[in-house]
Amino acid sequence: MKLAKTYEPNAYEPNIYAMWETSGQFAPQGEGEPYSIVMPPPNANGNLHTGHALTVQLEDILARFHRMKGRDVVYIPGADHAGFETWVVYEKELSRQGKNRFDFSREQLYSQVWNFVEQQRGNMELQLRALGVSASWEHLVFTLDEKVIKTVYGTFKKLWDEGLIYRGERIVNYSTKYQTSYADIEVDHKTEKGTLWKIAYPTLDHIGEIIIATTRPETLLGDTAIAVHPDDERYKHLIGTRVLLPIVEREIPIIADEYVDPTFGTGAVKITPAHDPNDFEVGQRHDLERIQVIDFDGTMINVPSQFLGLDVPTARKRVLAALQAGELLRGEETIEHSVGYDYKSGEPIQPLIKDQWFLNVRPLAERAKAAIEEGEITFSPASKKRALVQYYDNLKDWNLSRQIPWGIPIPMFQNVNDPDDWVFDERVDEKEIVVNGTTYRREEDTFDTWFSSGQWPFITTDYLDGGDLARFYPTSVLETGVDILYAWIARMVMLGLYATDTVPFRHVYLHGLILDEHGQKMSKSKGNVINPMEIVAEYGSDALRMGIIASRSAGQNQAFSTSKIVAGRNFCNKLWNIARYIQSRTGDDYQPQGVLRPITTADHWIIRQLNEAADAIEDHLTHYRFAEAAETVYHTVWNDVADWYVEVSKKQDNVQMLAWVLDTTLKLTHPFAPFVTETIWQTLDWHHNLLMTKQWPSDNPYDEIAAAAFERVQEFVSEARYVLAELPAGKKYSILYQNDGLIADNIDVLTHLTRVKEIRRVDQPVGLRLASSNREAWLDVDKDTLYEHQSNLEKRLAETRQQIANLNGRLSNESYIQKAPAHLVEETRKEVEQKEAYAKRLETELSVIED
RNA sequence: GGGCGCGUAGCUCAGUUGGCUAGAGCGCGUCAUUGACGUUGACGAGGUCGGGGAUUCGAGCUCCUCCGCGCCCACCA
Repeated sequence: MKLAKTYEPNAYEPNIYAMWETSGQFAPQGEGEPYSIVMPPPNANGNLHTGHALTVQLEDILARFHRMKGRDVVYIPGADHAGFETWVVYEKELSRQGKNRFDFSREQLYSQVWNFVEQQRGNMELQLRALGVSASWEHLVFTLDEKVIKTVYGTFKKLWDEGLIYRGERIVNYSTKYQTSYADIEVDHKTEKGTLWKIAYPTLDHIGEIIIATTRPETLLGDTAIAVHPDDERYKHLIGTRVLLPIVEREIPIIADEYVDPTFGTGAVKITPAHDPNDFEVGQRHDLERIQVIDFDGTMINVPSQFLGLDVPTARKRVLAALQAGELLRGEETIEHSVGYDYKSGEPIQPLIKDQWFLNVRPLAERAKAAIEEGEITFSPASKKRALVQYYDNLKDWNLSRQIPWGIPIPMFQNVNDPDDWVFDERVDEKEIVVNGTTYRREEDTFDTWFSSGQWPFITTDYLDGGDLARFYPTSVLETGVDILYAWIARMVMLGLYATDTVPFRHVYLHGLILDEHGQKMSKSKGNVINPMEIVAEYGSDALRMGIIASRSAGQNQAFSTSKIVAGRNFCNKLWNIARYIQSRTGDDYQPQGVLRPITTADHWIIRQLNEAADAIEDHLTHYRFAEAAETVYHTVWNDVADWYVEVSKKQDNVQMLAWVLDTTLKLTHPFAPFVTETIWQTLDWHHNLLMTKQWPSDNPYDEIAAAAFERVQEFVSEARYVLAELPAGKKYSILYQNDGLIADNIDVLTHLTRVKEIRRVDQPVGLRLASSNREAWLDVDKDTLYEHQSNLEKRLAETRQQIANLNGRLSNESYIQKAPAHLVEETRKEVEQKEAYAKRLETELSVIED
């Protein structure tokens, strides 16, 4: 006996992984049709969460399966510098040291963060190994690798040369806490209750006042106009006149603009071009001055001295107080409105004006949309195709600039004498460069990380350079969380098509969020985060894999379930013990023999079951039905192999078949439980190589008549067990049979499976007939037990008669006969015949008892 | 304002193009057990598939409507 009684995953997993990795088999082998998956790169200095675990385990199932199907597989791992996220962590570190970003140059900060990341790098990669991913480590790409930057610059230059990049002063989403701008998609809009204040502005050319409504009174200090709708009768006469801006006492005009909704608030809007996107546009149309009153650090500037330097909430209070004092407040109401927050920190976002680099997305979005509509990429769940198309329809220009040092520098330089003169240059390590005698100064901003990760598939495969992995582009499938459909998938499709003229992947599989056990979103603040490494430590990597994909469907948020992990662990143990048993039968010196030789009906049956399972699993995986594939594995192994075949084998020896069944079972299970299957495989004397390199099982010949005969054995066993369970407990019964070949041929097996005392031939019917499976068999019960059982028989007879009536009802329906497919009608007829025969047997049996 | 999803067994959820008696894991009940496994085995109970209507020979699945949840997108001051 080579295997311990229970499977202890921790004792084997690290060694098995090392064996795989050193074998070189994770790398593509150069034979077969390419199959490729690029891993969404986890944060290089972070820890994996359950979402990562799900991602890589789904991907690894595909990678391992397709490798076994003979494809040339590459699964490319990655590590993300996670620009903003890492920066936030590092800035906290700086403030702990009593410093901030302004104490250092960009170069200094960059190298400091690099060291900071370097210290903790590798954690994540170890964790990926613990999850068993068969990734080609030699091809790992870090998002700040030279080749990444080179490709990103190439794409940027192409965009710049083709006029799709522009620099513009726009209202951007700005985090005053982190002092960087964001893309629209990084702003988390929350609908909340707020106060709408009504404020009177005294009119200068008429006696009176005009009342505006605002939720942000502090921005009043930067107002440069009041706007009304041109057709609004209430205000028509005031258009073109002036009002006095309260507190500041500046004269501003009343203008007319279609943008104003006369039904909202008072129908008059204060215009602050520097702090509201709509006002900005109004300001452009009317050539209004832009006065910035909130600085990039979130404090007030360009305002009367009593407000100078205040933060926004304080300024708001003071402004309201000043208005109150001036008796200019005309009431307030509570309204629901949308407020923007930083998606990461939850801090409020300020709309501020900033010069930024923008990508004109329209041409890219149109092309991506067309490709998706034409089905060049398929989606699981399919509904996301439409969602993505709609997203492209509404997409606005993309702000690529970030004011954080931890990222890829934007390779642009500005003429020191002409602010509008910019040149592209990759010498980003130099603060100033000279081009044609003119000095240019470096842009200090870095790229939005999605701009570089949006190019990930063709970067990692070296497609543009025609590198070794270029044949793997476009990749076969991209698996990630549904939450980054827009941020990442949408960008990859746009940039992939733009840079390579082909879609970056053929299929997108999106999983939903993993919620905690109670269906709540996991978050650090709630303290309900599940650490996948703890699950691996407690239950094993395979258990996590089986448990986490069970009953999980594409795109749906679903709760984490420990009971499913436990089920996964128990499954591994079951497999382990199947192996233990079979090894005890094969002995140590078993040698595999050439052609498979099924002898018993069970042999033929199990070949058929495993053939069918292999086909079903393949079909499920081809359609990305992971949970169903895993369920097929689970039940084939547990029910067919363990509960039936192994049990029968205890009475019908066929060592060659047992060894083959074990081999095949391990192969079918391997993508879903790689560690335990490989561990077992390595203990089998008749194998001298890795399970992960074996071919997926192909169909083996078997005899259908024999397989069907075994099914009749199963039916009989089931009935015997069912009836025996109803009989008084604690008593051993015997099965008696009369002239029944199936029973006569399987006496040992049947005795074992039904756990009866014995099975004996009789001449006369006696006792309780096992009528359901249509065998000439009886249980030797005494008269009292027999009468007790009578009511059960009657109940079953009544049920059967009801079923027959239902079926006959269907058959007597003319429309059913005419319209339903012929085979269904035929099946219904057959079913009626069977039920009637069964009812007849029950009746006979009852009449015997009554006699 | 626009869009998407969910509601199926006590719990967590599957259910592919409409077609045998609607499934799984866990939980629950009864029983069993020495040629692997108690992380076991056998048997069972438990569902008017959120309500109502429509289409169809046939609906958990299609359509309409209502109820209850959740999510995404969007610059309403």
